[in-house]
Amino acid sequence: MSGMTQEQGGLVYNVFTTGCPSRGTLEHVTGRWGGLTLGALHEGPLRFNELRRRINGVSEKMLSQTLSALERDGLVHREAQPTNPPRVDYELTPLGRRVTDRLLTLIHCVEDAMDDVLAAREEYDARQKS
Amino acid sequence: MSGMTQEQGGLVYNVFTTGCPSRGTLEHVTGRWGGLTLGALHEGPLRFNELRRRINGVSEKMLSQTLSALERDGLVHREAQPTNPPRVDYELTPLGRRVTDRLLTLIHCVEDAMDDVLAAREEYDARQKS
DNA sequence: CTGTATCCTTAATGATACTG
DNA sequence: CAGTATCATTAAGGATACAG
Repeated sequence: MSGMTQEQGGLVYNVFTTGCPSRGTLEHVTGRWGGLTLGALHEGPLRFNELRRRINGVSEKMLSQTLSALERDGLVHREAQPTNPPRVDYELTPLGRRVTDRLLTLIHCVEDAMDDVLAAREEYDARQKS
Repeated sequence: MSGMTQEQGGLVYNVFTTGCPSRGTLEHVTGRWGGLTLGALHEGPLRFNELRRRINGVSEKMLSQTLSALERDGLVHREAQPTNPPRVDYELTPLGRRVTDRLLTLIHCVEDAMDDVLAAREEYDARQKS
């Protein structure tokens, strides 16, 4: 398979290589809506429309698409009750929780850095004008 | 400013809110090329074309665009020698290193999970067929 | 070598309407 | 409620040429 190397009997995945499947999964996790979806589910299971309200700005279509990708990758579990009206709960799998923990650490790091980031932007923009 | 709350005298940024500037920075960090660029620079300073060769698949245009955004956010420092031919080195700032450390932890977590992810996909696809 | 500018193509997203 | 389908729009990306 492309983008992977063999090493001591185990397959080694490398996101830096085109064609490595890990690149796609990383994109699902860090994509515009993927990350926010995982973050929202970190606090506990949520229904479809609960998620929509939490993730400010996501459309039905994108949320549906995002959830499918995450479910297919084994990061999110989908539990559908066969009731009427239907009720569907989404929750993180153990694997999803591991990934999301790391993702949230990154997110919080970025949020904490924003004062510095905004200051850097002002300086950069000022330098460009001159 | 939109997307931020005030709390005990400090500004609180929240990527889950539309309009919060942290959302943009997170996208620079986790975007298709931003993450790979930061990851490549983690090992040390690199020149423009060295970066291009490292980041398999990136075009001149996207790399240039990505580097500008990261520089503006204060995550990457650009050092241009006024020689001919020109030589430009890019390296992480201390802030960029903090963010990149978290990002690489996430990336490695995803890479390590890929065997499970691929297995989950097969199961998902099999379930869809039936 | 290190980019910028342009054009063009494709992929992502959003709005809307509709189904079970 | 929980989606899917369709269409229109927009944004991202790639190829190429060229400038400093």
